[in-house]
Amino acid sequence: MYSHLLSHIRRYISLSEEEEQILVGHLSQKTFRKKEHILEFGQICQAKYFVDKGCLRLYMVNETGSEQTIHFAIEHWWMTDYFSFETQKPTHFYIQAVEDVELVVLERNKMADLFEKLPSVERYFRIVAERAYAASLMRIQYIFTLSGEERYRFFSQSQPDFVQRVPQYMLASYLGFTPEFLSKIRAKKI
Amino acid sequence: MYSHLLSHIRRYISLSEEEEQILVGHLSQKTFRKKEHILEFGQICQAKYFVDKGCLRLYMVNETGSEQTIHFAIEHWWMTDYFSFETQKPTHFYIQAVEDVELVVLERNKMADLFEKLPSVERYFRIVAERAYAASLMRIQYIFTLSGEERYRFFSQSQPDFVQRVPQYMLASYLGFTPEFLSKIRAKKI
DNA sequence: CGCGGGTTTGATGATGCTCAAGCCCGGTGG
DNA sequence: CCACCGGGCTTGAGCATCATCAAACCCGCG
Repeated sequence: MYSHLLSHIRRYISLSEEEEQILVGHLSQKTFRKKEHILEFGQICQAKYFVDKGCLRLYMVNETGSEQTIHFAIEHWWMTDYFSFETQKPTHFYIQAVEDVELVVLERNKMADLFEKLPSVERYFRIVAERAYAASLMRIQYIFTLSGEERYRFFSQSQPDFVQRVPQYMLASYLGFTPEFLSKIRAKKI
Repeated sequence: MYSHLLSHIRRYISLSEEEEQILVGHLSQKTFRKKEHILEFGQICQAKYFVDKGCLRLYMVNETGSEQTIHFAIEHWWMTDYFSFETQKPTHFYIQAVEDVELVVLERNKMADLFEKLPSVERYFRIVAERAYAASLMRIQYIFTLSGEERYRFFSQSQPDFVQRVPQYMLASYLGFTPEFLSKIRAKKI
């Protein structure tokens, strides 16, 4: 049931059988259909979501009305709007199911109690956040040192299966260029 | 002595007088002169650094031999290479003093004991990491939706004092363009 | 006082955007 | 089962943004 999450957690901390039960008691599950929204602009983010199956994306709509995909979360990644979650202010983002998804949900109002009982789970989330931050800095690195085309080739080489899973317009905006440009890159590939 | 750090910590968690003493017992201080390196390529990062006074930058050298500034840390920001720190693998980065700096140092080998004694300090670092991650995603957002010139104007408006403190070539690479281009933007301003 | 790192300025050209038109294909209703 | 949407993808022309290279300049520091 929660086996993927538990094995992910075991990579960073160790919990006894009973502790795992306590943890599981603080979790719940949800599913969403493709294109459904988990979080919408103006709402206050109340949970962290662990992707058990499927794919989520975090995006925002800019002044010109076009969608900017900021982040994807596939299996075994956490997704939330950390800013809204932490400050309890309305979010500027949308979180949407790219495919049908099965999520493990940790509600904010259960977090304090969970961390009280299991401080090592807070360590797990500290490490997850630090790694996500490190990955994000690497991404900025790639954005600045590689051209759009290089970025696409690098990304599709390191995630060959993933580039097939998402619509081109989402991938293009995630990589920082237009769908038209991605189309031209792919055409050249021949 | 550690007053800036302590008041920063108090924004997120509360510690008793004695707990603050325990915390301080796990910290140390270091100063570096402008242009000195705190961390260099190939080393393994062994500490987190809190900037008490001055300015640090995290940068890397890309294949063409030019420096890419990835991040700055000014007063009351933490700086480390989270990836090297966490995995204990050699870093790809450099951390350098942009100005003379006074740092508060938390050594990795004192961290486990500290978090054992004061779990709420681990909460503080979780929140710091989550906020840093959120800020990093916002930065990616700006990189993609604003042009280079817009990015500079936005940044210098939100950090008017800071843009004066760092050499232009560092700021340019932080913002994702060349020093020549920054020079031209500034010339236009008249 | 001269050296050298950093900045300025200008010419040229690549990268990737915008806009517009056409196409492809999967889903929906008749 | 077919017709017809309509969203997403493709293709092309023209253009804005910004990089590259080179030369001159400025100024703080030894």
